[in-house]
Amino acid sequence: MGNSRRMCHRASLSACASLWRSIPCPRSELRLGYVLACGQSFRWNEWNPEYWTGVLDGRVWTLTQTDDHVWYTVYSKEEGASEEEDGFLNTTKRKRRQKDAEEKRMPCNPPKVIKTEEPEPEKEGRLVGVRVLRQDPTECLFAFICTSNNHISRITGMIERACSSLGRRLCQLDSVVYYTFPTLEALAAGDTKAKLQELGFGYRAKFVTESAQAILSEHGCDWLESLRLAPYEEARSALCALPGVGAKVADCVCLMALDKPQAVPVDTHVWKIAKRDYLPQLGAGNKSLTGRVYKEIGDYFRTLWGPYAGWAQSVLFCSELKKFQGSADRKKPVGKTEPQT
DNA sequence: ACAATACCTCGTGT
DNA sequence: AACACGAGGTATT
Repeated sequence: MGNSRRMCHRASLSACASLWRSIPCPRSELRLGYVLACGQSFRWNEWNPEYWTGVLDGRVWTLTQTDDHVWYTVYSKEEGASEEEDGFLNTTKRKRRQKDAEEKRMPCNPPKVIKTEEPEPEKEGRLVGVRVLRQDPTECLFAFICTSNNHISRITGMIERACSSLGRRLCQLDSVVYYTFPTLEALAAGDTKAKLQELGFGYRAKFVTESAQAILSEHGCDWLESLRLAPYEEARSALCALPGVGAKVADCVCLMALDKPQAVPVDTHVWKIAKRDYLPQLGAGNKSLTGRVYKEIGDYFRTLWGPYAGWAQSVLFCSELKKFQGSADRKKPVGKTEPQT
């Protein structure tokens, strides 16, 4: 096929300075490692230390940061890659889209938005720089449908395989091939359920395809994005009507894709923390995480932390996850791969 | 409303 | 080497 010049992950600001642009943003406002590798999204990888690469708005990006700037670079699509909808975008629209992507859709909240409150987790002095991503609603919804009764390492693999199988190829950097996240149409296709099952989705394959089909047939392809303008409770209950979407997944999508900073996803980690540190009475009688308890925890954090409770929850979760992963790392034996002769 | 169970899969740990 | 266990839950009884 076409002359595919081999591209590499860019991992140096100084080597090709003209390829990089920056946004003023101190580390105290945003730490890429906390935001991109704490279970909010599953498709960013730190292939080189401090350089994070992922797909955003149909392009491959690498991000890094210095003390007071976030730096980004965008890779061109490889020759011969199908241009799909780009075909009918005129130049103006295309430029606007590019500008929009670069300036407004960086994977962080506008740093100033969140200055108002001083939630408790921030006072503890650790995990400064956790932010909530503003993700694409489709990717966010279907990624989190995959998280139920699952663990992160498997979730990551599932999503990666789904993108390879159902997404559009963008380019290859070193040995890594990048794809877009599958469209609603691709997820709703007739043979998708079987494909996903082969890719190890288990019973979630059914949730994915049926949710995609329900959205397209009952609402339309722009519906998810339109929920950004709906009130929190309305968006939440609408999402909960989809197969495979319960309170927790709905709150994840509300918080991380639909501009609902008051949404507080209560997962096992947050539930554990809530019982241990905030609402010990919930632990008595080993009650399970019922709908009532779920709401009680969310309401408690909302009164404690105000309208950005969801962000504070992300800080909690990130801290718990770091601890969890840290202890797992310590337990992992080092260097037992090859017995020596 | 609440509790109990099954559910795909696949590291780990026993 | 077989087997149980649980992982950022949800749907069904």
